[in-house]
Amino acid sequence: MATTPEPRQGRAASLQDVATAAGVSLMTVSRAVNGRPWVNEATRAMVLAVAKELGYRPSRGARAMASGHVESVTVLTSNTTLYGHATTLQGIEEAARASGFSLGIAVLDSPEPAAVRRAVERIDAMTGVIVIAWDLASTRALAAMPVGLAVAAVTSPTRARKVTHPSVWLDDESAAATATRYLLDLGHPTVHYVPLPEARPMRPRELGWRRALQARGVAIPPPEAGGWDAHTGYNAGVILAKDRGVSAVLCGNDDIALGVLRAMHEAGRDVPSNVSIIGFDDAPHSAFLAPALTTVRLDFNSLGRECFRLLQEILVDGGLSPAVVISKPELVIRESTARYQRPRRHKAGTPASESDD
Amino acid sequence: MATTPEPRQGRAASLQDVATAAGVSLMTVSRAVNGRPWVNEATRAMVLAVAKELGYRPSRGARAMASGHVESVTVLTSNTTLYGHATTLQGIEEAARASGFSLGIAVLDSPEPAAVRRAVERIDAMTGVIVIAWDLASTRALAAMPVGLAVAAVTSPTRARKVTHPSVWLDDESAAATATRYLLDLGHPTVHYVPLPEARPMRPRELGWRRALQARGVAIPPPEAGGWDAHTGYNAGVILAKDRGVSAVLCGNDDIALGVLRAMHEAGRDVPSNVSIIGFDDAPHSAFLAPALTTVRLDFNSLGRECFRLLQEILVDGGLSPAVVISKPELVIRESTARYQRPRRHKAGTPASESDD
DNA sequence: CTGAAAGCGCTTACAG
DNA sequence: CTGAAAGCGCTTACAG
Repeated sequence: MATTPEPRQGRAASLQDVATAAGVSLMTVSRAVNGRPWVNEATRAMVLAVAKELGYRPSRGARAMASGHVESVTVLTSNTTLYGHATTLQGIEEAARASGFSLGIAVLDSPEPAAVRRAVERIDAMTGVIVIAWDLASTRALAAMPVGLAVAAVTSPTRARKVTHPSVWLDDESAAATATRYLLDLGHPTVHYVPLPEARPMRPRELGWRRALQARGVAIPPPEAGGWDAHTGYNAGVILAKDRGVSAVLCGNDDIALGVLRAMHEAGRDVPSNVSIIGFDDAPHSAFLAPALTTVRLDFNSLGRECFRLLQEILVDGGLSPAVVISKPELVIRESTARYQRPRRHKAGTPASESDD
Repeated sequence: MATTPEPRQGRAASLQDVATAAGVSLMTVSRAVNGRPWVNEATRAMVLAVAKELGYRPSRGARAMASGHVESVTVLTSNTTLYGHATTLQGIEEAARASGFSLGIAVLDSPEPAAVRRAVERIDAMTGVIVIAWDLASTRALAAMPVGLAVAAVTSPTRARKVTHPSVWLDDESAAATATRYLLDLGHPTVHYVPLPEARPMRPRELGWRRALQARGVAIPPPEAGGWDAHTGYNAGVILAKDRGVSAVLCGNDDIALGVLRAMHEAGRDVPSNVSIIGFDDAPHSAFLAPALTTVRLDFNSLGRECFRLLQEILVDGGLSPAVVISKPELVIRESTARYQRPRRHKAGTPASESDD
């Protein structure tokens, strides 16, 4: 191995390469590029120039290994594109970048125990991890996280569930209750619900809905089959649209609400004069729908940021404080909800008012 | 430092820890955990058991450093949540995972040269990189990538631009032309356009639109101010809605189209009977809008996957083949487009047909 | 202000 | 089938 000043073929210049090219020791280069004190300014400038010329870039892996400090987060999640997931990820990314951390993503493709185990095993030893535990696969992954690894979680609250790791969550249980009560106060006899495919033991939105109905002594309709996307919502909507008794629908998220909206539209059931619909999330498109969607605004970005803070604390204190942060959702009232009106009596001038069931 | 069999506090077990605990050499453990041949099966089983008990997890950084093989991609992008970006990222992630690569994300927060330089400098030395170069910041980042780093790009085609790195792209120029022609064939006198905020030298969608109009000898209206989101589209839509001469609008993406749709709705201009609208992307919600959006379907997931393949080739061949892949978009006709009708003559039975300009 | 030594967790040859 | 040696790129002490 020749230690010529020329950068070696195919491999980036190392600290040593810069050192020999600059005619100083490796240590001086290290201090110079890291902005440490006790380096002659002239030397520093010279070293930096050489480093630049050689295209030197530090190896974060080597640095982490040598120093023992982890400056990297990896996010373990089942999905990266759904609104809530993507926005939480974005919040984590912003906070991580601000702290000089690098960001890794590991996605879980199956809730199957062996698959979850494999995914967990693939996580690097030298990184902090945040798991977005909103479904079965990720909940299992969280439970399978080995001790000794710094981990924080974005989860869902459920009184029954024990908090095993420092966690953040949105209080969607009370948000669902608020939304349900809002619909009830509008005079609707009851509120139907189309759920998310959450992990069995943790369906806070469904719980909030159920409790609000219970508290008012109102009949609780069986939830339709749920999912994450508009398609699921559409399928549920087609069923709900056939039932003239359905006047208000709470949806597990805005995508589901969009599908329900479409199904109602196709069935000639006007929203909001015939049926009121509330979503969950306040996704970017919701305000632009016609009718604009009434929904529960959730601050996923802050959720992600807070979770990163938690992780960072673990990394410095050694994780002694299993703290927990709760963020408050907010009901955004737009055009998809209205006061209850008896079936068969349509408002004059309402478009698309012909029924077809 | 005591080398007791107990895992050290705060630090994950290393190969060495497992070795001493198992009473074998480090090398045997290495071979065992990596599934290499030439290890006694009984020994292997024993070592694996100890490794599991100690919660051993390999350090990818150390492995990469020692072997010289990079098994990590980092994606450099300006955004992670917009549909096209998120889906491309998803494609990269899937391909990377299938190949055993870990995935890192680095986001560019500003097109300002110093900020771009800083972002590029932060990229690890031991990783392949994919840059999603769809805007100014990322285009600059691509240009600033130091030699010696393995990089592939997701870009836009422009005949004028030189391909500096192995790249993949979607042929949105011809797709835009196809969409424009479709509208013209429907009898529309011309087609208006609301662009994306692409980097100046590379606006293939706008180019395709412009050329299709030119080829038919049709007047080219000045494009409205563009952006990435529904808000931008809404603002443009408000202006377009006031002009009775606007009968067809091509939008830079589906979010913009959604905003235009909403603006038309508020202005009482019915889509598609008064104005036809075409989007770009076929985002998940577009099929569920009312009217369902006619749009150009783009396969971002495959785009991401292909780009990863390219990167992988560079990593093995040393990047000798600056290959290029083109994926074909497809026009999906739904409900937001219709045959041209003279203004002031509204179709009977059309809802929301009152004008208000 | 500068540098030689040891070590982070692993792998690639090279010996047994 | 198993192991001792050297080295990947860096940092933390510790000496000059």
